[in-house]
Amino acid sequence: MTDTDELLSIRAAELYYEENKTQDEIGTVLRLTRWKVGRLLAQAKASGFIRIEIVHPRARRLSIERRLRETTQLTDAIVVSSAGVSTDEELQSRTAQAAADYLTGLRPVPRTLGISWGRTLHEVSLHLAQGWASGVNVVQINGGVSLNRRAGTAAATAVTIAHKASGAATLLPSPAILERLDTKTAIEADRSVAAVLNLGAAASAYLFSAGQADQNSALVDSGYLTAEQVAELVRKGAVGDIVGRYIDSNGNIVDPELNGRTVGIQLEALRHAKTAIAVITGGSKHSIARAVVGSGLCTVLVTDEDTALAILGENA
Amino acid sequence: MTDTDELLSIRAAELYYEENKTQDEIGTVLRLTRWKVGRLLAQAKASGFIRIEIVHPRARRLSIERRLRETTQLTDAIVVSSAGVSTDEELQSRTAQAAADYLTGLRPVPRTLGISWGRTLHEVSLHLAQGWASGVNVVQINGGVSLNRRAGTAAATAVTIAHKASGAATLLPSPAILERLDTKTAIEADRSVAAVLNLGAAASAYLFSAGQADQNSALVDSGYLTAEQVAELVRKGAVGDIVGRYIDSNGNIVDPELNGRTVGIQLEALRHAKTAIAVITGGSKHSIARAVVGSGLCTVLVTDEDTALAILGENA
DNA sequence: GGTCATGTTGCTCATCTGCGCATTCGAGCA
DNA sequence: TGCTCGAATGCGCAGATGAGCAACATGACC
Repeated sequence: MTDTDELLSIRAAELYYEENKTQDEIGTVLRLTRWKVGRLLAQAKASGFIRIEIVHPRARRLSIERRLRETTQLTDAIVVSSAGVSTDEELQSRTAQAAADYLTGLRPVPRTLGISWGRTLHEVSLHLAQGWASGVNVVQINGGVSLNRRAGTAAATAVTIAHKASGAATLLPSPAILERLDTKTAIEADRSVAAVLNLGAAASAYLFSAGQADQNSALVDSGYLTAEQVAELVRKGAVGDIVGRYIDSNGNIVDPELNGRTVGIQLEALRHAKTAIAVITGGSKHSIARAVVGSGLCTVLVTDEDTALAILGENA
Repeated sequence: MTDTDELLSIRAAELYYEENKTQDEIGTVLRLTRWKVGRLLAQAKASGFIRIEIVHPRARRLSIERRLRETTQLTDAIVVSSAGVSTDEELQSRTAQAAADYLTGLRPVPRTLGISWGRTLHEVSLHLAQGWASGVNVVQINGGVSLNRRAGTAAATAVTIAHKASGAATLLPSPAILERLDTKTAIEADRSVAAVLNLGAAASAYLFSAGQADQNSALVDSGYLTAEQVAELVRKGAVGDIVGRYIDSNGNIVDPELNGRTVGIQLEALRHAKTAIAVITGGSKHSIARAVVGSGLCTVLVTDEDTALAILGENA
């Protein structure tokens, strides 16, 4: 009996959704009353047989966003749909676009925006429209002078975001990580660096990404750390880094000594910020995303569907 | 302008389909009139941004079936959905189920059903319900005594279908292909074989599958042909076989000599039959499916979504 | 500036659809 | 057999929706 009904509900759904016939017409074809048809369709939906996807680069998953807001301390969450996405690049592009959109719509418009650097942030900067805001000053919040070609990218990211908002960019003239603690202390004490750090610590909003803890990390790529050092960090529980600082799944600093040699604002500044927007996407960043959200390092998360589900614990 | 509208239509679609809000509510949220929202949703659908799939083993693609009926000579077409299918086995099972369903609902109920043999047909026999009809006699229409363990399967298929319909099965006691023409002529002349062939030629309906022309063909597997012989047939234009007879993309016999040594009803019998149901599924059978449908070898086709689209020429 | 063609907007109305309630059906049981 | 109760069914109604239409804006061209 239930078996027959299930089959009927599929037939009804085909006629309703594919052939868009009216419930009454379907009733005539299947020799049922239109009320029965309505109930069969409701049943089909309830059983999850009907899958509706919005296939578009700008599509979002509102239901997942809502669940994220409800089950975490996030004040806002943006989850881009991964429907119809085949490559990782495409997903990154979608997420960056969403971050740019969010930033554009952000109210109040931040006077000073603190940003990190990396591939993700760079892509966000490219997706921002010219004139996305007016008079937003951008300040780097972690060491941005890298040891290779990425240097240009880091600076370009800040400059682009500022330029498109008719604002000024303030770069942090320091390496991300120094080899010796006293060098780091010295550079931090330097007026030009200290001023930027103070500006960063007082920013009205933050926009940053996260790096996964493996040999593909941007910090390894930039030459600040070796693959072995990262492996050692993983052994100590690291899941990834935020503004250059490696944290474990609870959001705690993994290696205080290394952290001491890292130049940039403290994680506490992010934790207490009114607006801290994290942009994290990709399968390799599920753990770090979970850590960031779980330990309150951001107030807003922009991410993709799969990462969001991982944070909600809905796919192992 | 159109760009903004497109984005709005996506936002509207999210609220409508994911959050199932009413168009009026969406209007309030997005500051639009409800008519505008309705138009945006219509636009989103028309642009193909909204994808509705029915995820169920018994789901069919009615729109594709209709197009098949319209653009070919088929009197009926059954196309199973491949939504949510991960393995080829699953697709074969779905198609076999659909064929069993179609056979069960076939009117008038055939008094005599001519069948071929093979993996597909066997699976159809398993999916038929006990008592799917009453008093249907089954007759094999091509050589069924194979050279190895498949023999049992071929016979079992016929017997199962007949048994479940309280009918009798008539087996064709002959190899599919003989090595010498005169042996074939002799065996065909034998009363026991001739009687079965006559019965088959007079069947009120046919149910058969098709084999692709490669080394995985059932005829190779059964030992009737070698991989080399099949390769040679392909060189001559063969795309697959129907009841043991290899045809090219126009539905013509590829090798008359080989065809002369093949035991079973002629293709003409299928072409002139009132009801000839072909069950063809899987990526490797797109060409043979196209040939069968294109050359009028069946009146009814049971297949999967991808094969159907290939026949319609909608995916290269 | 005037005129026309085109596309957009707001609206009415007929239709479609989901919800709540009364009725009926049918299995289980005395 | 007759009874009881829960589930399935049929239905009225109000809210939601799509089609068609008139008014209006827009912009091209004379």
